[in-house]
Amino acid sequence: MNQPIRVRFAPSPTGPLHIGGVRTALYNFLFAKKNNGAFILRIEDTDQTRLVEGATAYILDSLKWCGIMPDEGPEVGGDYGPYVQSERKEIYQKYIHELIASGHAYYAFDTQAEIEQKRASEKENGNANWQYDASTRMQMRNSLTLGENQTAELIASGASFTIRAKIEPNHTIVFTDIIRGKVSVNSEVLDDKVLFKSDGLPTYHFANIIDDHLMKISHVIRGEEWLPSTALHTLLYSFFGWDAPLFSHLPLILKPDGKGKLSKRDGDKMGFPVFPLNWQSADGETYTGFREQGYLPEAFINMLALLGWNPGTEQELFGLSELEEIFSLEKVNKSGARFDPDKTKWFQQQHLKTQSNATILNSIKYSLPPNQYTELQLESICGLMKERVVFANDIVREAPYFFTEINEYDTKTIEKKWKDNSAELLQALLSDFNQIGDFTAHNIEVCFHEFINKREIGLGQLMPVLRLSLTGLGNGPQIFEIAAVLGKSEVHKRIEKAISQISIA
RNA sequence: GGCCCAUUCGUCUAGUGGUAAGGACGUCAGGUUUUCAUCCUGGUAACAGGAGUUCGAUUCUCCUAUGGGCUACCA
Repeated sequence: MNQPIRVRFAPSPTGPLHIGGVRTALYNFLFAKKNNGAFILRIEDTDQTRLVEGATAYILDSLKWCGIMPDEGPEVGGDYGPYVQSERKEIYQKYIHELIASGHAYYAFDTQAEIEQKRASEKENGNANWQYDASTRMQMRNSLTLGENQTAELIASGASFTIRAKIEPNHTIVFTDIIRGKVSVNSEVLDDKVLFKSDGLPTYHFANIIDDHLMKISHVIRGEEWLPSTALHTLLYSFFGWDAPLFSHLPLILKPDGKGKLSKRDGDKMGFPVFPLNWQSADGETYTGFREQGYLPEAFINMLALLGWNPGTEQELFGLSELEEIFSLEKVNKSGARFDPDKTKWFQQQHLKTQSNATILNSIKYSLPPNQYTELQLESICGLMKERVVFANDIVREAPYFFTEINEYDTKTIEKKWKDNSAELLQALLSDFNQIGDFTAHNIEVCFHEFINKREIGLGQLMPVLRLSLTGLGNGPQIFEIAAVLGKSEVHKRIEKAISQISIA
C-alpha cells in the first residue's frame, strides 16, 4: 500500500539547463530526500532534431555543482534503466501497439504539410481553432477512414505515418495537483495528439507516461507549462489501466522586471546569470553561469529553494541538508515568481560569510597573484575581507594592497586627512612600531594607542593617514590587522614611501 | 481566438472568517566603526476591482480586469 517515493527530473538535452530547470530538479531532489525516496534523472532525447551536443554533459555537471545527485540515472545506473529515452525505443514500440490494439490509438498518414495546409485554409474560413480531433479525424487519411486492409498495405509499402491518440469528446478529465488542487479539463478541447512520430520515436507525451509508469514514479513534479497536457497524460494512463502518479506543477520563474518567463537572453542583457554554469553553443553564443560569476552553490541553491517555496517560518538561510529535512510540496506557491538579482547577491554574501577562511582561500587560491605569504597569512586576508565582499574572487580586487606595492594614494583621503604634521607623526609612530617585538595586530594596536595618548592627539588624526600609507586607500578592514599581515618590514617600507611621496605632492 | 492556471508592500513571501496584516531583499533615516563593509535600531510600503455568502471578509463563491502558460510529427 505504502509505495516508495520515486521522483524524476527529466530534462531534454536541447541546450544548457536554465535556473527554472535547476529549481525543478532541486524540488524533486528535496522531496525525494525528505521522504526517503529516490531521485531519478532521465534524459528525454526523443526529439533527435533538437539535440545539442554537450547538453547532457552540461546537465550532469550542473546538478553535480549544485550537489543534487541522482540516485538513478544515466551515469549511476539503476534497476529501471536505461535512463536515456533514445535507448528505450523497443519499449515504446511494444506499448504503442497495445494502444492500437485496444483502439485507443490509430495510424495517421497525413503529412505535416497537409495538416498545416488544412489548418491555414480553415483559418481563412474563420475557424482559428482547427485541430485533429474527433470532429475532424474522419476527414483525414488515417486507419479509421482507410480501413484495415489499406492501412496495412500502406504500412507495408513503407509509407510514413504517425500514431495518434484517439480522444473521445465530452468527458471531463479531473486530476488532483498537489499544489493547485483539483483541475478539470473537458476532453473536447484535447486533440488527437501524436504519440509516435514518423521517425519511429515517441513524443514526449507518450514516452513520459510509459517511463514514469515503468520506472514506478510516484510523484511527477514539473513546471507549470505541463499543466494543460496533464489531462492527456491522465487519459493515457487510463487507456493502459494504470494508476497515474501524483502531479505537482511548479510555478514559473519570471523576469525581474515586468512579466514573462525568464529567458536565456534576459540574463546577459540585464547583467545577471540565468544558467548555473558557463555555456558556449556551437554557433558561438555564450552565456555566463552562476558558478563562474563567483556564486557558491549553497547560495544558488538557497536562493532557488526560496523562489516559489518557503517553510512558513522566518528562517531564510538554509543549507542543502536542512532543506532536505523541511521541504514540502504543500508549501510551494501557486503563482510565478520574479527572479530577484539583488536578493540573490544577498544570499551569496550571507553564505560567503559563513565559510571558513581556509575554505575561501582554497576557492581563490588559483587566481591569487604571486606573493610571499604563508597559508596562515592568506587565510587571515580572506578572513578580513569576507565580510566586505559579495564574491570570494572580489577579495584581490578589493584589497590589492596585500599583493602589490602602493604607487598611488587616494587623493580624496589626502585632501581630507593629510595634514602638515602627518609626516612627522608617521615618522614618530614608525619608530615606536620598530620597538614592537611580536608584530601582531594586538601589539600594534596597543602601541598605536600608547602613541596617540602620549602625543595627546585623536585617532582621527593618525589612523586615516596610517591606512593611506599602508593601503593607498581611504577605507578597508581594521588597519592593525592589515599591518600585521603585511609584516614589520613591509610596514616600515610603506610608511617611509608614503611620507616621501605624499609630502612631495 | 480557445483552454488551463494564477493575483498580499517595488520584489520574494507569512498569515487568518474578527490581526496593529508579520518577515526578508531593496530603499530611506539614525547608531556602532578612524573609514568602507558588516552589524544594530527605526521608517517606508500590500490584501487588483466589483458583486454576493456572512453579524463580520484579505481569507469562501461568482464576475471583471490583469498576468502567465498551453494550443507542433518540441520538450
